[in-house]
Amino acid sequence: MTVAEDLINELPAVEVSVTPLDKFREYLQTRKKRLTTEKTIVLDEVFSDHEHFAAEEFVDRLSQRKDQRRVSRATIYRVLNELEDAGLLRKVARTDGRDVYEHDYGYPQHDHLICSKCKRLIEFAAEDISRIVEEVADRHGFRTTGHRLEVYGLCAECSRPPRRRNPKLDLL
Amino acid sequence: MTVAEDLINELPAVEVSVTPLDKFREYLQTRKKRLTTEKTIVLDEVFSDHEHFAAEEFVDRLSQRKDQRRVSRATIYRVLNELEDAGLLRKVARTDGRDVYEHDYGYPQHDHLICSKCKRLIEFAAEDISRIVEEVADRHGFRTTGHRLEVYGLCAECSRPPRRRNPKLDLL
DNA sequence: CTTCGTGCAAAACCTTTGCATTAAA
DNA sequence: TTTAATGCAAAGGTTTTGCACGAAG
Repeated sequence: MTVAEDLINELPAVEVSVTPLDKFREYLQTRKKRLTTEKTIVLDEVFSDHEHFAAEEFVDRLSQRKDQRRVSRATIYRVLNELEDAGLLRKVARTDGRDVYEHDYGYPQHDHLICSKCKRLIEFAAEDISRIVEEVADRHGFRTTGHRLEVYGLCAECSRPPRRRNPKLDLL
Repeated sequence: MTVAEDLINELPAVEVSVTPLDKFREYLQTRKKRLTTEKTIVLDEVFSDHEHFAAEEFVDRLSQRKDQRRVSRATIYRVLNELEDAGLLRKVARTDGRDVYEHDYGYPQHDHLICSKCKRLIEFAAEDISRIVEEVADRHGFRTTGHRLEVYGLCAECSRPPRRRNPKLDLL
């Protein structure tokens, strides 16, 4: 085994130094698309923090600005589509009539528990699910590119009964 | 084992004689809602055949009619929501910006393979998935009411390479 | 310079709603 | 006769698009 192979085997299955920006650049280059200021602003905003978000939240945040970092609604939607295409984002749900995105870079496959009451999204990793999905797909000659599993119900907090003060009342 | 128990074990887990109309009637009565001609027309159309459909398809089909069986767009949407509420329909996906419904009565839990090319929906039953979902939910103190699993990719037909005539060309 | 991207405003869509009218129960 | 339901048209909301202008390669 060479030193290089040895190194590769030691590393976790994540490409350490390739940032979202790097990946986006690569995507853009292969399509003769350009890396503009606006795209950079949206990218920064997307990967600065927000786990889950809807396009309109970015519109609120970015298209109101008075300074040089303003981006229009149309461009936000266009860039978001590009980022999805580039594999940096994916749609995970639809809440209140809006598509909800999440980061899809360097993330292991995972799915969501969606609380019907507080709308919270709880992530969980389930390799078992992916395995079963592949088995089923194989059986149908279906070539998968990915999946989305949404589990509906009430989160722990929202399903906890109120009135913890007087335990006896819980019997009613 | 009694004769009754024996019979139950033989029967499939479906309530045989309760029709969608019966179930809808029951739902309506408990809410002081009315069973109108329009609701009946939509119900008939929904359960006459169509496995998967979007609301707009029904609009095309029902709101164009010149006879007595015409139903307006608004009513179609309202009835569809009622049927979902009543547990007779459920949304299973979103295609081309439209919510896709399917029958949800007497059906065992199942999920879908969705072909990105031809948009076909292929159903599959996977008890394993439901089991894993419950395990995960339990671990998070999450109380589930259901789930939706969409698997994306290409169906057998759409992923079959074209040009079967000249096998040698396939090597290109 | 040439081509791609941005902003704006308007359009497209699906879905919901207010209101006057009609029809169940 | 009381109250819910329908149809219409319009509104609501998100997402997309045509076009003229501006910027990147």
